Amino acid sequence: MVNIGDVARMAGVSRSTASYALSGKRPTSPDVQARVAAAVQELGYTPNAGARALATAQTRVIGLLAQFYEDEFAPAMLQYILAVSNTARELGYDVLLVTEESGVQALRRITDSRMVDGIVLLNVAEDDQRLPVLRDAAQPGALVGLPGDCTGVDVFDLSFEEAGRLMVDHLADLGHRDVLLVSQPEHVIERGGAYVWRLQNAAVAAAAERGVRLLTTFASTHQPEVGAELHGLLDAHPEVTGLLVHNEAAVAALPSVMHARGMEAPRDLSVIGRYSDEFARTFSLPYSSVESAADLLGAMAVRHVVRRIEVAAARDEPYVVELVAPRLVDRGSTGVPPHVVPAAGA
Amino acid sequence: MVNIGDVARMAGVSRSTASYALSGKRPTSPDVQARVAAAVQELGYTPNAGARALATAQTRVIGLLAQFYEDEFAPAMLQYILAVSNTARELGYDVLLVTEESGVQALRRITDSRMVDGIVLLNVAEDDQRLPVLRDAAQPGALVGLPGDCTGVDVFDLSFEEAGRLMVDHLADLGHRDVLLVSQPEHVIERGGAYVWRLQNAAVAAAAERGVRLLTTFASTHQPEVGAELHGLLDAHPEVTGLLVHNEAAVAALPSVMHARGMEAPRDLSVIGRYSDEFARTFSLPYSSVESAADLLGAMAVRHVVRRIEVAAARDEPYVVELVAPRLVDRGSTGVPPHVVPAAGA
DNA sequence: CTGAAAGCGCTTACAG
DNA sequence: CTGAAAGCGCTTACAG
Repeated sequence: MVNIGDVARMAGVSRSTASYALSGKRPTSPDVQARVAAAVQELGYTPNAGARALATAQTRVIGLLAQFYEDEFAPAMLQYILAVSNTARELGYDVLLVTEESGVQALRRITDSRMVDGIVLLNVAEDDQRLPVLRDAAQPGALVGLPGDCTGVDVFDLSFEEAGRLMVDHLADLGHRDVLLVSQPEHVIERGGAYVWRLQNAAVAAAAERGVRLLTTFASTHQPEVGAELHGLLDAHPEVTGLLVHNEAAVAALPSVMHARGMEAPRDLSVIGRYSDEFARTFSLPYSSVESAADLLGAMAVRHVVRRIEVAAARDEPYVVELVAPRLVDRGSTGVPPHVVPAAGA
Repeated sequence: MVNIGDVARMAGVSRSTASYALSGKRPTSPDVQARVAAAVQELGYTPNAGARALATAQTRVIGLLAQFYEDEFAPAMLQYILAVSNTARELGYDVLLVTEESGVQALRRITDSRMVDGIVLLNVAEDDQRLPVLRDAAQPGALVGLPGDCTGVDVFDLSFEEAGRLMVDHLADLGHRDVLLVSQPEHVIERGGAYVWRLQNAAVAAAAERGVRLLTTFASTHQPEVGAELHGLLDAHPEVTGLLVHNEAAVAALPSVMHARGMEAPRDLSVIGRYSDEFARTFSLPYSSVESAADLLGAMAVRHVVRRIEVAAARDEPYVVELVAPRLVDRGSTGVPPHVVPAAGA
């Protein structure tokens, strides 16, 4: 393959001059610049990434660790991945995607071997095992997702607390007094998926303040289980006039379930989901929802990592924890509650 | 950072011996092996990937080019990405993910700079602009998707021809004589999405053979358009007793549409989709379908690329084009047609 | 403004 | 079985 020596020879300059002419890190005469450019063009020269990485200790690659759990909603993850990839490219970085189950070993491997200049972690758990590794790494890291300990990394996440409040307040304002919150499977919580309980706890607190009876429960993330569960819940709680769904699969199943029961939103039930606008458009979801903000969060994480990589002064700036305020996208699926049914218990 | 010189010093051997002890490419005494291993452990040594790549001309990274079009179904792409990523890791490779719109420049960049040892292209178009670049590249490449010209690359795809036949035959066997095929948006075809017309043409041919009247049409990939279009189609063609859907968004919208019309599958309409089992499970889709085989295709592509990378003799083996036979997953959404309605025309 | 040389951290013939 | 040395292709002080 053609290397910088070939370019230098053809341009009639030294290798260092060719290098400087290309990088612009040292002034070069217009004549030299033209000859080097011509040689590059003629020979089809592209710098060898490995050699450059070795010489500069920079790879211009960002490591992206995404974990896919059987019981979580994979397509949602895709939006974060795309946001990270696209933002990285805008900033001149490529993305090394790691989807291994045990992100721990993979993370150590790509940081220790210096394959990447920085790291973005997706789907971060409360007590994420990857965090100690990331803190030890020489490269800066940013998370999408809020762990228990944010030391040594930049953290970005939706404010699930505000999301929980927002959903309850919205229904309370409309006059609902019996509301059901359907969350991700309990197993997600056990694994440390803090966003589930963060939203739920905030919703519970808001409900208490607003005098709303809030039932909380979990649902599966696959059919046919989730459809059956929704039927069971609506059977068991006829008094419920408002439904909050923090579970994409449940949201996807809900239209069928409601149709089967002859129910319409908001006539018979006010519904608010928590999912992305993209998801709603693709999957025909007619419910108002709190937007995931995947694009924004992914972009923020990358920008902060790149800043710490490139701006020497930024290396030692204090780490940030930014919780993005949720936005409710109104699709008209909420309204005043229907005629009140006598509460079945509670 | 600790390098192999540090390891060698601590183990009391030369750098070459340390290297050989680690790689096993030359016999080393058990004593040396133990001392080197201990030093590696003690110092936490990991080889520098850039240096190794420079020395060996191998990066152990595979480039994965995925294109996301506004009018295609992004979650389907995720399954291919995961299949490629997981298979690559099994074989000891990392994945550089490129999601740029113009894959052409990106492909040239990562191949010319030797960032990758091989390439997998997803979502390949009939006249894919990335193919000339890939053929020129020094690295081997595999495609998921069938282009017009398969020269110089290994090609893997679902046999959309057999899929089209299979769908029509299945309904014809049940006695259906009026069938509607809803495909991806026409724009996908214009862009060179050959799978659309490959399935459609085969379906048309099979229908002619079987004496089935097959209407073919396109639908959008987003709401609310696609729902309205389905209603319009079912309004316009009451004679249709079988529906074939080669469009994930349409499939996702169909349960609502059918419920709204008081229709049930297979009672009023026999339905076969073309999507993955994973998609069906996640999105509550009750229709029999021809499986996408994303896992299989992604894995095949990676295995073939890696083989050409690693097995010198494989470099010059003839290129392959493998079309995987489709598999119909029966979810009970097809049956004998209901009482025949007089055909409205055609 | 330009060149000769060292160095990044590996691997691998070449010698013994 | 082991070591000294060259080389992979860059970048960047050091000299002029």
